[in-house]
Amino acid sequence: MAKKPEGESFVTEITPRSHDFSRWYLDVVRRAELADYSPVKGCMVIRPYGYAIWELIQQALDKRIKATGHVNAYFPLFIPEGLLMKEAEHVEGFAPQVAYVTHGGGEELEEKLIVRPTSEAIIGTMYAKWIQSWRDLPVLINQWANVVRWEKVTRPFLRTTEFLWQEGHTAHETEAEAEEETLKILDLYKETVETELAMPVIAGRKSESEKFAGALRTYSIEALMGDGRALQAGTSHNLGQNFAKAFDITFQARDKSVQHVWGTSWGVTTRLIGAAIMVHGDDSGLVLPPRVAPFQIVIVPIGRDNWRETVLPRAKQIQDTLVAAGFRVTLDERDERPGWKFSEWEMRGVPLRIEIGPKDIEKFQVLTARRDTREKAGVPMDGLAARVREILDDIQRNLFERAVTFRDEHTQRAASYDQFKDLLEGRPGFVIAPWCGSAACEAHIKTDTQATIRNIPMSGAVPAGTCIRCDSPAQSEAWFAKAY
RNA sequence: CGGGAAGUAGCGAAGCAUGGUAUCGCGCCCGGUUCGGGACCGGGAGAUCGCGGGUUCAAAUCCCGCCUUCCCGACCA
Repeated sequence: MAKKPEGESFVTEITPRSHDFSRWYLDVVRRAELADYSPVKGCMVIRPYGYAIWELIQQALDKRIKATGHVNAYFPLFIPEGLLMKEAEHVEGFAPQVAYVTHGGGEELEEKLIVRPTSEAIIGTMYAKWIQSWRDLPVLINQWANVVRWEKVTRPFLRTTEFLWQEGHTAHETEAEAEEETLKILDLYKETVETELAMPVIAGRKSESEKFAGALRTYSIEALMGDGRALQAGTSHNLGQNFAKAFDITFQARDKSVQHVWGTSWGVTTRLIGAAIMVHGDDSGLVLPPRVAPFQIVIVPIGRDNWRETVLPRAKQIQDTLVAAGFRVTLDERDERPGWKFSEWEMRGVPLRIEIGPKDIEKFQVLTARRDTREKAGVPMDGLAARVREILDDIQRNLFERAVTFRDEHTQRAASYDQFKDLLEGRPGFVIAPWCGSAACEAHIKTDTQATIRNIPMSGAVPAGTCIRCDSPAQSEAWFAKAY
């Protein structure tokens, strides 16, 4: 086997990113065994390796959600059709995407059930029963669940008919508290996604036309994918009193008056897995940030004929040491050649590979190979765990910084509409521009460029000058991009 | 949901025009030689040709319907 040039992919089963990003993404999902198609349109199977990533995201997020005073509960999958109908804007937004259950037990149902596309309706109904007094507030409940939205175009993880998520639903005494909660969660999402998934996001407010059906305001975090398109990575909604009024969620206030609660809802989904693939992955496949990698380390024993006797015991010893130190480690003792294993685990995105062979045993060391930089280095057995900790931390940091650099290099400001259109036509990425706040301009821009307002930065600063498209004074800056 | 393409073994493909019961590469299983970047030799298993109907003595091949996937557009986490 001739040596291939440095950096060239050994993986032939994956379409190069530059050749066809979309194809590349699908290849990675399938080859890394993250997910597979099911017989039902738009419904994927999340395979063990992909699900392990989700579990790590879940754990990281769940810990934070609980640390901020929220508790988990579970509400039903089925919702009587009538309940969804109660909030006018909400129905209008979700009706086209709702799946119905019309029969049960061999008989047609009196009232059709919907399969939840989101749980505001059922949770609001329950909150109306549970909340009586200001002393009952706030209610801070989260649930981990599946939801179903009948999508026309589906892609694994990014948009599927059924998906997994967490949805928080809270009820508060005052508008200010609800807003504070909405923003607190937005910040929590940003911190979690940036820390755990090493994925930089911009936090901001959604425009009226992009906000959640039935919300007062929607905030989002938006990430930039490797092909320069934006992806909404999480949303947090201030529901105002809209759902409280629709579902009659009232409480007796401190001043004895009866008032409607102020609500919020917020969620992130399995889409985050797709985002991580598209932010960090390369032509060799998946690149996982150590904090969400099912295996942070793969140990590959190297050896001649009798490696099982000579090298394997040492490899197992190393595995034990690293597992004891708290790492997620797999030892690949399959009867394959080392080079084959290298490619295999690179494709699956394992952050750090440890090679151990006769030469290393002699020198009382191991050879490490980083997935992110492909850098190889000998590391002495003494203090191995500590060194591995450093390397993994450095990979996590490097992936984040690399993504920030990419994001910044693909974020530009437009001074004129011509330049704006030009920027969106040429290099993909974010374009920041002043906006008058009108839905008409927003729609017009979308028609012209296919780009949408991803969100409006939190600072709330009003830029000088006029809207990028019309002559009205700018009301805010907006981040535009073509989005998934 | 419109426009286009595709579905044959785990993966990638050939066969289809001109109907006669399926071929190749990789992978998989067994044995052996190998092993520091996707090894080699020998033997072997594996396919209701996406699903359902139709035409025919005979259908992967022709006809009709449906399902799924991919790409491009309109809607969405």
